[in-house]
Amino acid sequence: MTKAITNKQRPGSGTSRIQTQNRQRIITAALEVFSTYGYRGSTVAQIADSASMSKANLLYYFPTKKEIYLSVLEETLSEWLQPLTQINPEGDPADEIWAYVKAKLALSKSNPKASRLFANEVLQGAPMIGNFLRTELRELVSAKCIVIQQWIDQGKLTTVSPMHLIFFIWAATQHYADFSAQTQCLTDDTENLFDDAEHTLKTLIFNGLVPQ
Amino acid sequence: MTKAITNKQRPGSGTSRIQTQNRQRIITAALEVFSTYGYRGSTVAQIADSASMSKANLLYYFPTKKEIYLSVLEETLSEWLQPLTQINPEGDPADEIWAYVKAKLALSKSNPKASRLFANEVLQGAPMIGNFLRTELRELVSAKCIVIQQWIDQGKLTTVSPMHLIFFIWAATQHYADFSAQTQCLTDDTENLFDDAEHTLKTLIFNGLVPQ
DNA sequence: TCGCAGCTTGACCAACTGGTCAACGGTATG
DNA sequence: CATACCGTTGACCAGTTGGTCAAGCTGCGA
Repeated sequence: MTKAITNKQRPGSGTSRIQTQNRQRIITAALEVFSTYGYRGSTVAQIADSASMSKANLLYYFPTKKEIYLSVLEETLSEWLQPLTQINPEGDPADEIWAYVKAKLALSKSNPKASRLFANEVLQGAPMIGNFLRTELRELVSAKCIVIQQWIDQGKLTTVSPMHLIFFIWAATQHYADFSAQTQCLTDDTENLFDDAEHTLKTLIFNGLVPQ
Repeated sequence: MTKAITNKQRPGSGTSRIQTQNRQRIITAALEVFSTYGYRGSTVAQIADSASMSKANLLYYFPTKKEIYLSVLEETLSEWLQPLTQINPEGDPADEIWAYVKAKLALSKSNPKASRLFANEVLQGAPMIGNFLRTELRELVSAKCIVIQQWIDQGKLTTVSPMHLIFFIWAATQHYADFSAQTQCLTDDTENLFDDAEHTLKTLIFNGLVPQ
């Protein structure tokens, strides 16, 4: 009678060894499936399969499909946005921007599934993370735009829209993760894909396309 | 007895007024739905609803969901790739590239659903158009890469990988269609979104990011 | 070693999926 | 204005979906 009510239903508060282990297994499997088929195109049976676990057991840890999805998103979001927070207003503008580009490109190479997960979500209208985009992400991006604008005002960067510069960096780097099915089809030298991309991107960003 | 067998089942070969009209209505509705939810995330009932038509009637015109999907893809593909074919080897390199960028950006603005349709398809591994990518698209892109490489060899463009330059243009232009849910959330001035994008892209491509 | 809370699952359910079909409504042609 | 084909649909079907549940199994502290 000491423990009044043991929360039998949701293992949420508990932190047993088996729990944390299985949760991670589910998150990994869910990232695999959701990043490939999007939310609506994925099934919990698929995820359970991919996690080598019965569907019923999976739903013991995450009560609904939506809850799995949100957990994967949350787990992945911070990693994905971290490079942007790293931009240092005190650093050299060109170095900082380039470090950001390289970091994003490295993420696209090391964790393309995370990129595809967001791509699917946003492509379908960001029904789950719309609010996050409108508040937290917007605040972060706005802050970085101010930094970039200051660099422009100091004459250290050419006059561009900071917001659109960020969009271009996102587009150019995530392209290799999101559309890898396409880039793989069109490229011979898939071995050095990311190195070639980095080199071309560097030339474009720092020299432009036309010789002076 | 004159007409031996009237092909009652497939109205494919027929071209009656009602047929062409309804086919177009279905294609339009299907683009709407497929571009939003992807192939697996869409249902024929949704498409029928969007076309203001009973599900049974829709399946009278297109026998399977897959066939609808393929028809929409085919209908949209040619329009989407047309600008690339327009690049003229005899023209001025900078003009030709910039005309291509502008054309792609205009398409992203005028027909973002087409862009999202392909984005969904490729994002999910291009299960339906993989073969097209590996053959026809690859051939087209290879031909244009040769043109760009010649321009580079003539010293009219800086030394970049033509393939990755094309990837960069695709990424930068389609980003505004595919991720509009995001760009809309982050931008204040959505009115001039595409004009600002065009201006920033022009500066980036032709001047680079760092003042000389 | 025992007991029990927590872990696991097969069987099940209602809602939904893509697709079929017989029957009914419209329309162009003679 | 008849009639033969085209167009349209509600009712239906088997398979799949997200989710439930009672019952069995397991790991772990006493």
